Amino acid sequence: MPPSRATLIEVATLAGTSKTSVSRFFGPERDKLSPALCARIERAAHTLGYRPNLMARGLKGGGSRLLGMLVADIRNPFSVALVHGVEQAARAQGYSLIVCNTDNDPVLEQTQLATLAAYQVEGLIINASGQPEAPLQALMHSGVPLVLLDREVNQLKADVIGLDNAQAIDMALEHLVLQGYRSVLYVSESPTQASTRQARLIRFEQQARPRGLTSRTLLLNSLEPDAVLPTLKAFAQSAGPAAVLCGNGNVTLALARGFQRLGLAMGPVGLMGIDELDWCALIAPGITTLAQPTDAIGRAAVTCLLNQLKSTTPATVLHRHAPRLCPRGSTQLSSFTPEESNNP
Amino acid sequence: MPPSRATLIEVATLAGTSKTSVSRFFGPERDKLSPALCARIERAAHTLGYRPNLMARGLKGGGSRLLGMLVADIRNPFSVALVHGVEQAARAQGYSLIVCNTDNDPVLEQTQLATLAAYQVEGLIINASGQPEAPLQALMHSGVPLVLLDREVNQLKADVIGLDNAQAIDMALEHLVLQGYRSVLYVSESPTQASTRQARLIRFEQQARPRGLTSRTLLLNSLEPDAVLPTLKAFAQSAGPAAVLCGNGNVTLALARGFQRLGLAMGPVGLMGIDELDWCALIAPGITTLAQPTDAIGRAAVTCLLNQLKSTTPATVLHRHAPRLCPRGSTQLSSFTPEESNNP
DNA sequence: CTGAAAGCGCTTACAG
DNA sequence: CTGAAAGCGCTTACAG
Repeated sequence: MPPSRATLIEVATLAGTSKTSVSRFFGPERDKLSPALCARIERAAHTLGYRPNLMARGLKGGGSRLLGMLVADIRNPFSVALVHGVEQAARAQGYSLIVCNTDNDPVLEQTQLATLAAYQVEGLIINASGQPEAPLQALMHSGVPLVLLDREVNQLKADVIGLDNAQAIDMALEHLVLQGYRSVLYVSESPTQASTRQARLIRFEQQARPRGLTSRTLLLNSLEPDAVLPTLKAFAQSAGPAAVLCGNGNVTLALARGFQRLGLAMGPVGLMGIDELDWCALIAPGITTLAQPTDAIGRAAVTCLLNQLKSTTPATVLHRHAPRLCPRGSTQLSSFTPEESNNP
Repeated sequence: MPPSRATLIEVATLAGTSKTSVSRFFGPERDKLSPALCARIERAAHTLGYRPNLMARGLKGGGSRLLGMLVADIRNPFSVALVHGVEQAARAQGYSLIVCNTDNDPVLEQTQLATLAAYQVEGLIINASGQPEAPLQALMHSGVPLVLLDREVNQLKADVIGLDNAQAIDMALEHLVLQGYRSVLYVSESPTQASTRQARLIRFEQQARPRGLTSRTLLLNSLEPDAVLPTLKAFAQSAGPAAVLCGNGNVTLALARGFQRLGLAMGPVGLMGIDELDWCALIAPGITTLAQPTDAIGRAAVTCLLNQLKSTTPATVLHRHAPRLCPRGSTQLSSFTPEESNNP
């Protein structure tokens, strides 16, 4: 009993009908078939183990039922969480997902984009690693629906779905002020290529002072612990209660290492990060984070894309999602330590 | 300038030649074309921004150039690392990868398998979540090359690529003995569905006693910290230097939480895990692990698959890979703590 | 409700 | 070295 290799014709023959009817049976026009015919086709298809060849269907107007997703760094838990959300939402709508990783390499990104296009994906969800304006512009121009995930691309007039970065920074600052910190060091990876990093950095620089905070900024070219040590050391000795705010999960990891290297106690020197990770609740006394609603963001991206595809009664899609504060011991000045503060 | 939408015919027309020649230009028979013709086609294709439609090629004998990968749990860093290795290797060979996640759900697994088949993948790399014998048997029977990754499937006579589980357990036990531990608690998720878990568990039960260790075993149905607390508490009070060995990364996380809840010091009570994670070096005094060579495993899987596809001079492929020991403070009985013991 | 026919974009014998 | 033709497995007007 061959599984997927039976063909439309074989089913038609066995069922004593035409290709057309069998095709209809597996498409949206099944209701135009008489119950009797349906039953015959059903049986024939079943005994043959027939499954439509989606590549053939895609070729002839039926649509490939494929969505493409480009991910900047698949080994980043945040990206994986997005992939997971997108994949679930896509499947729920009858689409499959082909995911291409670019390892943050703009050259590879171009290649992967071309590959995705070559497979005739019906839509694209792009978490850009560089600024692939030209290829994306070309794709849009050729009619491929497209949404940007988490990161914008210069000049590209497309929907962007992701965290509300301004709100995230505001929430972080507010939390730190409330906890009694008076000076904040913001640490970010190099913001050159990633719009998200820029947005957070800029907002930080705008908002820190108005809230009465002394602010400093550290831009990292490397995530090696050594890269943060000098600045962190100096900062920890600065006057007044001081806290470090990390621009994303990678940075939080680098700084947790830094704290450890220097033997700094978290809390007395505050530590807070954007992105929630497995181990943030684990490292004593728990690292305070801003969790991103990755599933919601992924779902929104798919909805947004499908809106473009169907172009009927576009559902409203939330573009800027609010983070969720997970307060823990690392932003408590007092030495009181909860036994294990998980999420609130 | 439409990017991918130009067709073979348009290129042929512009170049003043036939479809056949253009097709040859983009296939393996390019050398059968005169330099002059090549040049013309090259130019035409370039100005049109032509890229072959891979779905059409796949339809007609050319091969889809697609590999399918089924992953049991895409949010598990270990699985992601495998995906990463597989994707790289596939790309290096000119294949693209379509990844389907099953979230450890055997029902979803069947669906995803069907989807993969429907897209005419040329080969399948399966990290099974259940025991999808029947569908896999059918696929193999219908000629789709297939390799199993990390986990076996009952009765299925296919190549399995993954960790050398016996060696891993042996290495762990040897390390623990050397460090002076005398009794070991092995903790595993429920081994019912996953061959890997079974293999490790069985090996542990065989090898612990011969090495002079008192052994105990704990099977987890839940990864909630509460699930481990009673056993862990009792075990920690047992006579003689005692260590916990975790069957995979999830379990290591659960136990690290358990240690924290109970206020147990790592080292005096040993903790060791299979699978290396970001934070293992971070949690003081560092958790000793056995790192899996995920890239090598991924590459091996692709090589193995492609061997089947090409069936020419099959390269030798390593099926059982050795882990790498990352010794840290969590398996040091003496209270001496290195400042941050990363990998050796 | 059902089917014959044309065609999607490509590849591959088969001739020249 | 080059091309005309048939066909991959499907869908979709167009007729009946």
